[in-house]
Parts: sequence; C-alpha cells; structure tokens
Amino acid sequence: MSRANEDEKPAAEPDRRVGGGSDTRPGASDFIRAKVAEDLRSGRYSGRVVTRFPPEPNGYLHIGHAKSCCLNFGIALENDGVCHLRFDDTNPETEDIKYVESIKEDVRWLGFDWGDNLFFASDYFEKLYEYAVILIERGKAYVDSLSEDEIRAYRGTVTRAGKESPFRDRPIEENLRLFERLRAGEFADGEHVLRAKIDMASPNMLMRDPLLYRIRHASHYRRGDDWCLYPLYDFTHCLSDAIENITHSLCTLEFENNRELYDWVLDNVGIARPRPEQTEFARLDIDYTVLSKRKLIRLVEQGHVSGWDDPRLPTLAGLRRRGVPPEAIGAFCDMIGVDKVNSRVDIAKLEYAIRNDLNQRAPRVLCVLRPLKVVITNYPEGRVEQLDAPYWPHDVPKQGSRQLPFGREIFIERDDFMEDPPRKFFRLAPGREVRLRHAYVIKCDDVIKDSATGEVMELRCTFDPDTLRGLPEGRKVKGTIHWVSAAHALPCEVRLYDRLFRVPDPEDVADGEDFTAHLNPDSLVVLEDALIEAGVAVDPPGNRYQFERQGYFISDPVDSNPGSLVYNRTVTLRDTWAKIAARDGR
RNA sequence: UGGCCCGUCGUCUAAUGGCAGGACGCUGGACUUUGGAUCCAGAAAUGGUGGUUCGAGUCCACCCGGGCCAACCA
Repeated sequence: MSRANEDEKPAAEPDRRVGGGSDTRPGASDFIRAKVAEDLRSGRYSGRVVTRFPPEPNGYLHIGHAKSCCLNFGIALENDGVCHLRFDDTNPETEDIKYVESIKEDVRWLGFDWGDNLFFASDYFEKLYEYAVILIERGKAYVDSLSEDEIRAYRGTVTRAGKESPFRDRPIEENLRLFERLRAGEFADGEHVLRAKIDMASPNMLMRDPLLYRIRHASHYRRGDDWCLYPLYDFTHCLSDAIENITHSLCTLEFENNRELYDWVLDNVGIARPRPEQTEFARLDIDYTVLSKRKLIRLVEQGHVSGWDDPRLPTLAGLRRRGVPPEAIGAFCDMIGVDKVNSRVDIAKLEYAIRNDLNQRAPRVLCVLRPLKVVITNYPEGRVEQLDAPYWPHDVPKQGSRQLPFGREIFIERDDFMEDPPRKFFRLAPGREVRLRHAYVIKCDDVIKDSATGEVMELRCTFDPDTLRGLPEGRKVKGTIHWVSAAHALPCEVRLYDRLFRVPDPEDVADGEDFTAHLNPDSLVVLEDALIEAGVAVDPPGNRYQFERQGYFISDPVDSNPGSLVYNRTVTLRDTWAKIAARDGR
C-alpha cells in the first residue's frame, strides 16, 4: 500500500485499551485473556465465560481490589460472559453487613454491574455440608480431635514431613455420626475439626490433611446462629465456584499453592468436567503507599488518617473522596496489565491516568491558595469589568464560559511573586510584567512590606489597558498567573493532599521500626484562607475542577457546602517549574 | 534448607523459535494568555554461564536473585 493512500485513510479505530495494550491479537492482551480466548476457541466450556469477584466482607475495597474487579468484570464483558459478585463470607468473627454495603457501592462506582448475580458463600452452607458428607463417605475426610497446637505440631515443617493424627483412621460411620454432632453444637470451639485425608508427607503444606471445617459458636452476620460449624476457604471457594458454574477463577499469586487443593476437592467430591479452573496473577502494589488490609486498618485505627475514606488512603472510598474519577482507575488498570511477576507500580502512572482523565473532564476555574494583595494603581476606583473566561482550554473540545469580575484590587498567588527572582522565573517581580489570566498585563511598581517583619504585604502595580486577553497581537509576555477579584472572591478551605509515605517502599523498615515511621508528615496541608471565584458557589458538592496552574480539585463531598466551601486536591498539575527549581536548588 | 511460582529499559509491560516494541517516568526541542495539554526528538532492557538450533528473551541444564507455603484467616 502506498504511503499517500495510507495518509488519506481515516485513522484506524483505536485500540480500546490504553497504554500497555499494544498487543493487537484479537481477544488476548495478557496471559489470562489469552487462556480465555484459547478456551473459547477449543470449546472447552461451550463458549461460556463466567468469572467472579469474590471479596470477603471484612474491610473496605482498595485499588488493588479494583485491579481484580476490572480483570474479572472486564473479561466477562469482552467475551459476552457474566461476572458474579460473590461475598466469601465464611468467617463469622470478622465479617459484617456494613462491608457488604460498602463493597457493593464501590463496585458500582467503578462502573460494574453484576445484574442478578449477587451471591454469598454463606448461602451455600447446606450444600457445602452435603459435599463434606460425601467426602467422609468416600473415606476422604475425617473428624480430628487433636488440639490446635497438636495439629500444628503434627503438620511438620516445609523441610520435614508431618505425622498422621491418631484419629485419622476413624471408621467412616463414626466420622459421619461425629460430624453430625459437630453441626448440632454438641462440642465447644476447637474440640474437633473436619480434615481432608490427603498426605501428611506432601511437599505442599496445604495438602497435609487440610482443615475443612472448624467449630465456632459465633453469630454470622447473615446466618445468625444457624451454624456453629463453619467451612474454611479451601473447601468453600472451589465449591462455590463449581456451584455457580464459574469457568475462570482468577486469584492472586499467593494462592498458587492452594490450586492443588482446589483441584483435589473438586475431583474428590465428584464435580463433573469441565469444571472451574483457578489461575493466578500478581496482586497490585504501588509505591509510596500500602495496600494490605492489615496496614490500612492500623492507619485508620491509630488515627494516622481520618477514616476509611481519608483522601490519602488507596481505598476506593478514599480515592473517591480525593476526587479520582472511576474511569481513571479503569484506565490505570488497563495500563498496568496483568502478569505473574510481583511488581510495584510507579505511583506516577496512577497520577498520569488521573490527570489524563481530568484534563477532559474538569472545567478550569481560578483559585488563589495563598493570597497576596495587589492594587492596580491606574485602574479607576470603584470600576468593575466583567471578563469573559472560557471554562476550557483551546485543546479541550468543550464549550462554555463565565464572567469574571475584575477590579482595582485583586489577589494573586504568593508564590507568583519573588523580590529577588532566580533565573527562568517567569512570574512577577519588582519592575517586571506578567499577564493576568483572561485579563490584562500588569507591571509591578512597588512592594509594600511589614516594617517589623519584612514580610511582603501588598504589591502596587499598573495595568496596560491595551492588553486584554492576549492583545495586542505579538505582545510577548513570558508568564501568565491566576488571580481573583478582592471584592468578589469567596473564602474557602483547601486541603492539599500528598503521598502518604515519604519512601517508595514503606514496608522496608529498620529494626525496631514499622511502616508508620515512614509516614509523610506533610501528606495533608490545610489552607484556611484561600480565595476562589464566586461562581463555584452554586455547584453541588463533589464537583471537580482544575484550579488553573495548581491542580485538580473536588469540592469535598462530605464537608463542603455553599456557606463553607472546602476543596480537596486530587492531584497537582505537572509542574515543570518545580522541577527546575528543585534541580537548581540542589 | 522441601515444594511451587517468577526474572525484558528506572517502573509497568509486548514479542507464543525470526527486526527486542509500547506506556509511565526522565532529557532536549516546538507550540502555548495554564511552567497545563499537545507535538517532535533522545537516552534507556532480555540476571549469569553453558547447550540445542541456520537462528534463542522464548527450548534444555546449571548457577544467581526474588515471591509464596508450616492460621481452626481469605
């Protein structure tokens, strides 16, 4: 094909996936999708694709869960399949309905729809019990009456084989009777357990007669006191998958060793083929944050953050309150791909996904974070002009503008003035000119300081009436700064959020320290005296903006109201000047 | 130290025996009333040693490095 011909063609339909998805083979952009595509091709599951997202309702979802959620729902969507939302709720002591509700909210927020496919492992307790009975009848499971400590001791170590329990060869009839009595509540917690009879010498520790059921006299948040006998993960998960006719059961790498047991259970209770298959992928890790439930709980409980929705947390509730759009999280998940290598993703990649999304989504407004008063001495006292100011820059294809009042007294950003500016500082300084965004060019004539402290209190400037909005043609002014009218601007609180930790790997700690030692003391800076253009007052809480030259912000969905405006910084803009300043200051 | 899994630019990944490519980040430039966005250019990788092969990131062996497993959690 000739080059000219190519040039005339309309651009090809762009790949729906972002970033890393440079792979154009149909139906496959990672090893799991390749496997699904192969199963479809071979007809293994007769064309069915059924995945599941299986959180345990014992905590809040975080961005690591979002990766799994995007994978499971994404694969279903791409293949005309379905993805179930299943709560893996077999531990009555840690689970709660409030987590079920928050997880559902978060999954919906991410944009996924499970339709009618909402399931609970706890609904399968009866069925699971029947499967356990089958295992006992087949001589594949037994009631063990060793204590917890004894079981541990009998298990051996990774380099030494275990020892068989003296109860291992209990007759099937006795096992059956005992198991019934376990269910009936005749025993105390820990008195007996049900174990699979596999191999106490297996090199895979999980195959050394794994526990299937344990006694817990505890109320379950959904089943109440129906049960005092609760199935454990390795027994529950694979059978729940089988009950729901899952085809592809995707989980994280730390379950690799569990796969042998997953298959063993399905084979030995007699699940027909084709049956669900477990495939493992690497969990998400991001630098400068933590993504383990245990550590997140500590941050919340010890008060290092304000709660589960603290905007510094990588929880979905936190990201939402931070102003991160769910679409940005989806784009991020597409960018990072899916593989089996343990990895830690550069947080800059997340920030890129957020900026890239918000650039198209967030209208531009002016907000001065740290105000410095400017009096324009040649501007008539009492005069106010309404300047038309587009909400969108020239390269965002959206319409809309507002009127910005301009007067003799304005506020500019303190950082935009320097008495003794370094090289390449393009903003205001004594004797220098800058352009005011959407307005005029001003020149700094005088600096008024506090005689006692030397602090700059006010600038006296003059404006050039011929310079409105970029005029005249060809007039080159190096810098443009944002501003607000002193007479019109509204006071607001601005919360500047930054990364929660100072180091890329907070878990890498010296002896005697823990990850909280690396907390960034400046992860939240609250500015009480910011000033914002008045038009935003009518916007509902949760509205997102770009504060020009500062970053993307959201009006806090919880604390902001028309009488008391509060904005959270989602992410800064890319800041070339900060880079130059940091480098030169080194 | 038994078993399982994994090593590709700084980071995340593609290449399924045939030109090591993309993304983020970084560097330089263009453009710009946002030091934003956009555009252009650049630097940057197959852990090591052998072997099989016309040809190896890919297959084999050994070595090195990393992860997971000894909860009645998931």
